[in-house]
Amino acid sequence: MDNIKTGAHGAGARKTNYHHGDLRAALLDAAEAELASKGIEAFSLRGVAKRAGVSHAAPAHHFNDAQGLLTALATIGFQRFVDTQEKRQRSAPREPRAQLAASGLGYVDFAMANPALFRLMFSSQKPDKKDPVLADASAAAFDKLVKDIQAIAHIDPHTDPVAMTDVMAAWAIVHGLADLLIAGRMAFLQSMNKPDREAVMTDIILRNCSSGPVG
Amino acid sequence: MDNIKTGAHGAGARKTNYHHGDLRAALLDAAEAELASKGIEAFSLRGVAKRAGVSHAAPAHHFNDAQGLLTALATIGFQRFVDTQEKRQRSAPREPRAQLAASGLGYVDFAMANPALFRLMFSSQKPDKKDPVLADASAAAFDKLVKDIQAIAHIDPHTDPVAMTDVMAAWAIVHGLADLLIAGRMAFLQSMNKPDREAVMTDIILRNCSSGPVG
DNA sequence: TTGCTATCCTGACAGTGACAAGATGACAGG
DNA sequence: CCTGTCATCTTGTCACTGTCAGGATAGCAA
Repeated sequence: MDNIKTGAHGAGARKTNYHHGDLRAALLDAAEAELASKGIEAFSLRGVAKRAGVSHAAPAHHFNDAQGLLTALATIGFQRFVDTQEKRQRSAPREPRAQLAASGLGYVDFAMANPALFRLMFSSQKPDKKDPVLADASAAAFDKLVKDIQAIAHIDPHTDPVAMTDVMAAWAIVHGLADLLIAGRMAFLQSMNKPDREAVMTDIILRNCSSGPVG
Repeated sequence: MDNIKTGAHGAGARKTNYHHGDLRAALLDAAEAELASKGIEAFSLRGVAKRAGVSHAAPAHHFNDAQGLLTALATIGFQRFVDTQEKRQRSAPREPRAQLAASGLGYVDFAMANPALFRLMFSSQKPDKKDPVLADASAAAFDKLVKDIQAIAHIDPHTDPVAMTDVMAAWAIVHGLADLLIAGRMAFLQSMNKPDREAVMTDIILRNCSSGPVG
């Protein structure tokens, strides 16, 4: 394991059908494509194998079963999830509240760009949440939110219930927005253009911070 | 259709295997039980038929296919969903903000009591959202939220963007809380006893109303 | 009694995930 | 160069799924 050659698989690496070269990474890519096109409820392990141009039983040698594959995919999802938020934050004012808003907009960005993957990460029972690698990745995403709030409240939410309540509120807001948007249930927001929508969402996110030096 | 004898099916109504008497309602009950025990991702139409003590092809005569059954079940879910919220509101102070909070707590109550059904209603692609009966039921649930906000803002959110923003915020908050709670991702809230948890959630819900006569 | 029809069953089909067993090729030791 | 070893991948099979076709049953009206 851990032989993920960082996406450099594919053309040039294999000559025959056997010993693909980097089938594990290819399967993860194929699984993501399968997830994006079929949705999580019509996801098929055999479809993934077909996408990777490999027999239906090949994935079992790299991931034990479908749960193993989806657990690995969810792990990658959480890493990219945090990346999307941080990328948003880098192009935002270096001010705690603006940073929190940017993180929240990144949260929604990720969900809208990868709705099925988002559902796999947050709403599905298929990934093994007790898998240590996945648990670490999702915990890292949560820790990031905690730190964003801490930067505003100047108190560690882990020790201050009021600050932790802010964390819960901020999380619930952005998660609710994301989940309802990808469900197509927020016509009011979806009918707006992106800048307006983000302005409204920023407003909604920031009204939730009860503590800290409110401007 | 429409021959739902309001749950009075079962013992006493049938004598042979044929002409169950109220198989449609029995199948809906069985489907809900199947959903609650297996979860939405392991839901099986044949399992529903087995629960109802009927052949695997019997459901097709009352609901065309699995989507038909799940659409009907989601419709019932939305009706009970609104009922749960209104029940909460009846035992709450007759004051707009308290009523909104009660509605939100009912929202979360329903999700925690029927997690798989909640997911079917909000996160699943299986029900046919274009089905007019289901669309009406889910629209009624949304209208209820709109009216709860209208009672606070004294403005119709349909004509006032600021009030509609309050609707989006309130919805996102309670939906995010509900979804994250049934996903088991809010350890902070789940570790609390029910009164404390509801106090925190009430606080979170009510800090979102920007408009109206704030006390 | 004779149809008629809604209701329910049996049987079959392709598709699914998981498992067993065989085929292939890379690679190390002689 | 040859041989054995082993991870990798394939083929074949199983039980299970949803859907469809066709047959069986019973209520009911004429």
